[in-house]
Amino acid sequence: MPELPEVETTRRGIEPWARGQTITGIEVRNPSLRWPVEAPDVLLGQRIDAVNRRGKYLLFHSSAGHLIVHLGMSGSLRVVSQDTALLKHDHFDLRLSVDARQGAKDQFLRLNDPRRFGCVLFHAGDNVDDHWLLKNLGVEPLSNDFHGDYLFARTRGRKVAIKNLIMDSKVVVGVGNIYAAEALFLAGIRPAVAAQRLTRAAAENLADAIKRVLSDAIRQGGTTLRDFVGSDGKPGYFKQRLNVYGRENKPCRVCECLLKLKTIGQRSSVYCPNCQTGQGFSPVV
DNA sequence: AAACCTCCCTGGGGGC
DNA sequence: TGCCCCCAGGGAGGTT
Repeated sequence: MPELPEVETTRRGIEPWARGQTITGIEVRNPSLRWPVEAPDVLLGQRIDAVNRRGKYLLFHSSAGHLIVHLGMSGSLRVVSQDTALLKHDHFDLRLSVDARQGAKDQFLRLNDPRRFGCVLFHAGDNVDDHWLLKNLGVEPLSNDFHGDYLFARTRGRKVAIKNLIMDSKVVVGVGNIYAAEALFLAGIRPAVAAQRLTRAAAENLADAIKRVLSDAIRQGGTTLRDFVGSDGKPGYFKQRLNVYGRENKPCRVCECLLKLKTIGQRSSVYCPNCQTGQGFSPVV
């Protein structure tokens, strides 16, 4: 389930290798992802200048345009060689070469996505942020634009559950179901509480918790970077120590009372009824 | 505008 | 053991 930390870990694994390489081939084995795959021939011969991330979108920049890749919920990218056997659900390849280097073998950036919720789209304009998928996105959670004051302001007048609000990509990008639940636990806030009921202090705690849980996960992801390049296995997504997600009816790691499960906005949400009082006091974990 | 619902897809797990 | 059903997930797009 790639959330922002997994996408960033993927980016860091691929970027140093892909930057400066030339696209020498495009293979679309299954064009029916979330939207029909867009990978026009104008990309052939183009050099990849950089690999960036916006929310959960990976952006491959070239002077001819930008390739926008989303991993959906089951997607992964890996770097393989010519003779690497195809796996089921290997839908898309970008063939890359360090052309001039003697004896260099072409390699492939290969997208695997069993559930096909991901996408590969192309943006021809100069500024990829103008793309319809990106232009309305909210702030990056790990940037200086995201802080308690910003979150507090965005919660004013909003009756929606705070968990839904922090998962709203128009407010802040990259916070999925797992990290939303974990951040609310760290901040001591009940997931179903109306966003507008948060105090400024609670919003401060929550913004800090979101930054903490995401950056901790990225830090752990760093240990598996080697798995993204030169491996024919799946990227080894790190195992986060989860406090609440998937732990309903198990004892809270802080107070040992049983964690509760509640469906909020069609998403399962686990919380500790004792630690998460809605007041925003942080349990020490 | 905000809130709420539906849909896309497949693999994995639980129940029988 | 095998089958069926249900669930998980991001996020666009529709409806209220």
